[in-house]
Amino acid sequence: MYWLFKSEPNAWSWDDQVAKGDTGEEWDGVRNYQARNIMRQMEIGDLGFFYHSQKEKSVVGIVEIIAPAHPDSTTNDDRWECVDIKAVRALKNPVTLAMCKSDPRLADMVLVKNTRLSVQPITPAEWDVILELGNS
DNA sequence: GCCAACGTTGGC
DNA sequence: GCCAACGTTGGC
Repeated sequence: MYWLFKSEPNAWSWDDQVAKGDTGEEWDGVRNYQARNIMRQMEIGDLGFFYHSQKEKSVVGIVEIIAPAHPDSTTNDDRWECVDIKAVRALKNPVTLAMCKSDPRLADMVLVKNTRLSVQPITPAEWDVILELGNS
C-alpha cells in the first residue's frame, strides 16, 4: 500500500529524514486519531510520499516503512502510536500542491480534499500520477 | 497574518 | 449524548 506523510519543513524536513539514512526515524508527534488509524494499517516495506507543508507545499521524496505502528516515544499517553520510516530517494522534480490540484486524475486525493490530515493513504493510481509529474 | 476547516474538550 | 467553545493546521 501507499501513503503520504506531511511535515512542516522547519520542524522535520526531507533533508533531516535523508540524514537519518537507513536507520530511519519515528514519525512521532501525531495526535490525531484518524492519522493514527492510518498508520496502524501500514506494513514494513510499504512506500510513502514525503510532503512539505506551509511554504513549499510539495511532495519532495519517497520513504519506506521500516517498523509498524508502535507506542510513540514522545508521550506517555498510550493512545498515540507511530511508525518508523526511512528516506528512499528524492523526487527528481518536486510535485507541488498546485500541480496536484490542477490534474483531474488527482481530484480525489486526500491531500486535495482534506488538507489538514497529516498522514494519508494514496491509491496506486495516484502514486503513479505523482511519480509521472515528478519525472521520477 | 488571516481565516476556513476540522478535531477535541467540557459543560449541561 | 449533544453542542458550543476553543485550539490547531495549513493554504492563501
